[in-house]
Amino acid sequence: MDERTEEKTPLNFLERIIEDDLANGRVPDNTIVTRFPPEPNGYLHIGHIKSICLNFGLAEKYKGRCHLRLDDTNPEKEDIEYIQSIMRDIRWLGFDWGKYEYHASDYYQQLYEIAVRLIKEGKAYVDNLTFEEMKEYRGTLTEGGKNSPSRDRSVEENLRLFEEMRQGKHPEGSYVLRAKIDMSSPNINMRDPVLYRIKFATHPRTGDTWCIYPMYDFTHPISDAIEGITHSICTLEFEDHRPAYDWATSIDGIDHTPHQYEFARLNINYLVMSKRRLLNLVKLGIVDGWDDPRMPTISGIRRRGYSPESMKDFVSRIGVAKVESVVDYSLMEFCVREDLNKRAERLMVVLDPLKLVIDNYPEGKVEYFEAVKNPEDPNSGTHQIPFSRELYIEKEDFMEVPPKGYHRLFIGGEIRLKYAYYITANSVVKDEDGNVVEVHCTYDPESRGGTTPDNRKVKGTSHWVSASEGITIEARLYDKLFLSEYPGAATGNYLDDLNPDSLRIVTDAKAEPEILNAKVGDYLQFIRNGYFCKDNRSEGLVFNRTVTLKDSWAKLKQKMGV
RNA sequence: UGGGAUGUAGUGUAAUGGUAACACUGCAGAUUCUGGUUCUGCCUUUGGGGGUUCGAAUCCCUCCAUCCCAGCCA
Repeated sequence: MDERTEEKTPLNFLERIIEDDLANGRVPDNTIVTRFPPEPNGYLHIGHIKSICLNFGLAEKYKGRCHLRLDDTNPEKEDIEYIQSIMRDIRWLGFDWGKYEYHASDYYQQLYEIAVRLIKEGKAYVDNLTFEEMKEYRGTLTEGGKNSPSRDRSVEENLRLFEEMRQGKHPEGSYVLRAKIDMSSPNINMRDPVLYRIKFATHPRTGDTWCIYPMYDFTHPISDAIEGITHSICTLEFEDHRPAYDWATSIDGIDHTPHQYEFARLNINYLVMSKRRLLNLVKLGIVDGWDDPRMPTISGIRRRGYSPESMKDFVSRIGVAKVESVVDYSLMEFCVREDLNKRAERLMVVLDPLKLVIDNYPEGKVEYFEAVKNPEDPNSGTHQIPFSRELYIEKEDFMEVPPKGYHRLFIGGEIRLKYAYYITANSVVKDEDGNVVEVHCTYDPESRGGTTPDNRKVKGTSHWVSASEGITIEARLYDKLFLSEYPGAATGNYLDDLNPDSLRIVTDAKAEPEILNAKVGDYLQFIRNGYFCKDNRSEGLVFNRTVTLKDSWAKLKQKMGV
């Protein structure tokens, strides 16, 4: 019995590296420091959640810290609105960077001084090749490049030109500062990478102080070094940049050496996750904005009703590795359903109302039934639901000619109205087109509360809303934005795979009065219809469908071809 | 002979020389005042070929496949 049942949760490769570094005294102060470095050129999306959870999660787990660093080195694309949304989204996930808030632009002066030093040491030079010439001199993937004529420019002239660049004496594109590394390197990133370019753009933070801006390969590693980052985690496409990263952190005078590790970014089928494509959806007006509930942005899924806990659970389930992978959308839905099932208050809401009249129930009478807020949570409490002679049920819950396996209401059939009574349908009223607009039924007073003395069973239980007491609400029924597993795979244009029915708006859904207590941020389940939340941008009673319930009847119907 | 990486069920992730497993999906059934939840069961896996070893997903060789890189983007 002395065998300890020590559950070892398997470590991912990054945790192994960290534990190994820690065990071998390779970490200053034994404190790991990570950073989340978004570029404020768009809204954060689900893919970023993986990175956020990784960086903040690792810091939490190993009692280190995680910096938030806005990687703002390209003023042309970046905006203060994005910075604010990024902060809001990280906080929503429950992470806190405390006082460790940085901006790459904080380092512009230091970066500039390092650049000057490199020039003085003959390790950087000002180049005046045009874009085209630059490309030509760079060589190709299979052939090395050749040295720019500017490579031999004197230190004095380099210094003078760089200073003139800084002073704004040269137009954009006329000069750049390049590192003198190796034009014949098989790694293109090492063929004298550009360190600085001229941009006469107003920076969201530094304004017009600068007209030269440092490039990623120069800024990022040095920012990491300045902040004392120990483990700099990024996505796979930066693997090729690691030599450039190591080059920059080895510059004389930089006394801290962070290391870069790469992991596979998160891909999910049926979703597009690139900022370019998301921006496009916003610009073209295909969606309502960055926080449209169909967007895979953090703001979007928050507005859709996803909980941060469910997303963190999702991220922990998909793991971390170096293999390019595509996660099933269904796993995300599973995670949100699992979480919301435990916490959502149940409400009866009829999305597609059909009038139901109980002929033997007294006119004008209203009685109340007690409903549990959440059967999965014994402490959730109850609320009252008004019942009356005229009710609404879902159109789907009644059929004149029921198919095989139909458990719901039909003429002569008996079902339970949840919490209330058993009813039997007797007749229907139709409009001129032959559509059923009203169902007449009788109820069994003995079945009050949903069970009968003779203990007879019914196959179906329907939710319902009192016609006189019910509240009219708007429900926005969201579905996938794209129909294809890999949007654009077939035609090359992801817009070809847009789902025309990604949003169905119902303006006359009927809800029990309890709906009036719903607040933005509450997690709700409309019984048998799915999880919903109050829209955080609308004034009135507007509810967004987060996700449907699993629906095995729909699946069965489809299989039977009904 | 450009460079860099990666190959485990349909999907994702474990197993780090000792019986290939967990979750999701899918399928079947039980329970149920949500056709939800819960529970039970089933399906399917080490890219190919060699080698080392008593024993290989794991070590070696080789082949194959896939992804990333030629922005003054990040």
